[in-house]
Parts: sequence; structure tokens; C-alpha cells
Amino acid sequence: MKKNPKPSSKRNENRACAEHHHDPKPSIERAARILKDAGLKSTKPRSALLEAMTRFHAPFSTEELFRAVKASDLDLVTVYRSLATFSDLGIVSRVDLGDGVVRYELRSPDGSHHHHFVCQECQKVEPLDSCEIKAQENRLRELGYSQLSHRLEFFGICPDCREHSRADARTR
Amino acid sequence: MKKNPKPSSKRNENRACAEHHHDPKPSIERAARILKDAGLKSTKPRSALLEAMTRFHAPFSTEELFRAVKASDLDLVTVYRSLATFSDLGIVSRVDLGDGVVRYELRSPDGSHHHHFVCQECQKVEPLDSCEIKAQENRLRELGYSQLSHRLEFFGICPDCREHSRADARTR
DNA sequence: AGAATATTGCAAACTGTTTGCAATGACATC
DNA sequence: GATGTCATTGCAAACAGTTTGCAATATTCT
Repeated sequence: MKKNPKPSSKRNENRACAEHHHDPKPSIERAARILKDAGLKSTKPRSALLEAMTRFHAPFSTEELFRAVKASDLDLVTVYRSLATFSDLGIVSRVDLGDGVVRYELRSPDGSHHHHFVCQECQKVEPLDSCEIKAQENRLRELGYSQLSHRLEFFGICPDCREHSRADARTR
Repeated sequence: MKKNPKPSSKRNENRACAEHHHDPKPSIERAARILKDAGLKSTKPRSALLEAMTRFHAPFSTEELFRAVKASDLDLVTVYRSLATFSDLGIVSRVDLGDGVVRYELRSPDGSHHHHFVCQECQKVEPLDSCEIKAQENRLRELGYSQLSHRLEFFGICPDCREHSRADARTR
């Protein structure tokens, strides 16, 4: 799988969505409770991973998370296993951006659900609020389909990149 | 990556979408023209692959396509390379169902675009007509986002499976 | 038919992910 | 606070899917 330019986290100020720079603590506490309730242990590696995850403001890959906790010196295998566990417990959810890379995202305590906009130039990923797909789901429901869920991602060029390429064109 | 039950092609009669049991020929002819226009060659392996693709009525994986042409005795590598070429030329498009398996689908000559419903019980995949996401896209466009596209898949339990599980419950 | 070049097959490399197993660490109980 | 139990970790190795290098082959054009 090809490596793309750069995940660029600068300027991740979500123009397409209301801000949610959530406080790390609730997420971590929630996770701890969930682990405990499931009879699982709260270990140093897991805490380090949870802490690191709160520092991401966009979906991250296993590899990225691994690099983010490198100081704590865990094995990559542990990251894989922890993410699998967290995912099963609903602490994180898988985000599929269609480039073949598996990414995750810390789920917000209220269980709300959102989609993303991915800039195909700078690779920035922004959360979007709401999804007006209910109509489509309702239609399927009327046809007898049940337990519906969906997965949606938008792609395109973000306003920043559009502006930059204009500037480039002028000075070229 | 775990293997799921069975791709089940039986009963793929698209209740959620108008039928389109397209005639194979136009697709193959279109592909031949596109290849030629791109200065590429029309070879026996490519023809075999194109022919095999028309027999699928749901997105297929590289592996599945490989098995479907096994008689023609091509190398799996050729299937990978051909699909990459076809995808670049717009002869097929990648379909992402979120289970980590890369799938493709022969694009219809009119370039129309659709999404899918995936039954999480029998794994059946059905095309859906239309997508009412234009509103969301328009909103992004007003915010300065451009060259928008999206990717959407629905998941759930199809009417058949729902019916079967009811029957199961009664006789159990 | 012949030249130019795209395409194929085969083997081997790679990447991302998973598994087996022994050593370690967390938590509850005494 | 020591002890027993069981989840968790690290390491090495296996694996699956996909990609690459290269020589042999096939296609297309003249």
C-alpha cells in the first residue's frame, strides 16, 4: 500500500463541523470502566494507548498509534491486540476511508456517530456532523430490511487546498 | 482477515433496486475501446477476465475473479495487474464493503454510480438505486469544498434472512 | 513477415496482521 | 502484604494479500 503525502494534522479546525475538542479524561475513565465491567485488566500498555488516542483529532492507523506511544516501548503486536479489544468493547470504532488502511477513532462517550470529509490533496480528515441518510434507511426499512447501519465518507478538495492551488497558479 | 460465511449469489434479485441484468457485450466492447484508446493491448487474459466479470452480479474480490477464470489458467498476478489497469481506465471501480476485502465491479457504460446494501447474515450484496446525499454535498460545496465524491454502504439484515430467522424461532 | 513494445508468468520480496508460547503483571482473596 | 489465578505481554515465527524484477512471449503496426 502506497504511503500518501502527509496526514497533516495542522489546521484541523473543522470548518465542516462544530468543534469537539473533547477533554481527554472522560474518554479514558469511560474506557477504564468498560474494561473493568468486562472483567479485563487495566494495564500500563492499555493506559498508554488510551492516553495517546485522546491526542489524535482524526482517525489514526495502528501504525500511527504505535509511533505515538513509542516512548512507552510497547510491542506493535500489543497495539494490534489492544485495538481489537477496544473495538470489541466499543471503546473505539473502525473508520474506513477507502484507501485500504485500517483506522480507528476513540468513540465519544455519548455514542454519537459521524462521518468524515477527506481532502484528496492534503489528506486532512474532518468530522462532519449529522447524516441525512435517514430517508434512505427508512425506505429500506419499509421494504423489510432491518438492523440498518451504514458507512459514509466524503472525498474532495478542502477550501485550504483550493485556495493554495489558486495562489500557486497566480505565482507560477 | 476472517473468511465470512458465504458470498451467496442465489436469490440476488435486487429487491431494493431496479433490475439491471445488463447484456455482457456492451461492457466488453466498451472495455476493448477504452483499452485501445489508451494504447494498450487486447490480450487473451484480459478478455477472459472481462468476460468473467460480466458473469458477476455483485462486487467480486481479486481472488473470486481469479477462481472464476481458473480454467483459462492465468496467473494470479495477472489478475491483480489487470484489475489495476482496468481501475485506472475506469473500466471497473473499487467497491469497499468495510470488511477489509478489496472488491471491484464492472462499471456500467453510462458511468452511473450506485451504493450497496450488505446483509450481515447471508452476506448478500445488492445494488441500491440513487443516493440522496446531494444535500450534504451541496452543503460542503457552499463551504468551499470542491471536487466532491463519496462512498456509502448500508448494512443490516435483509428481508429473506429476517423471514428465515422468524421461521427458525417458531420451529425451535 | 519483422520491429517495437506492451504483457505475462514465475519467483521472490514486502507489508500488514495474526498466532503460539513462555514469561510477566494485575487483581481478588486470604 | 503475600499468594494464587488468569489475563496480558513480548518475541519469534507464520500468514495472507499484494507488489516487483526480469526474462520470455504475445500483440499491434508497418
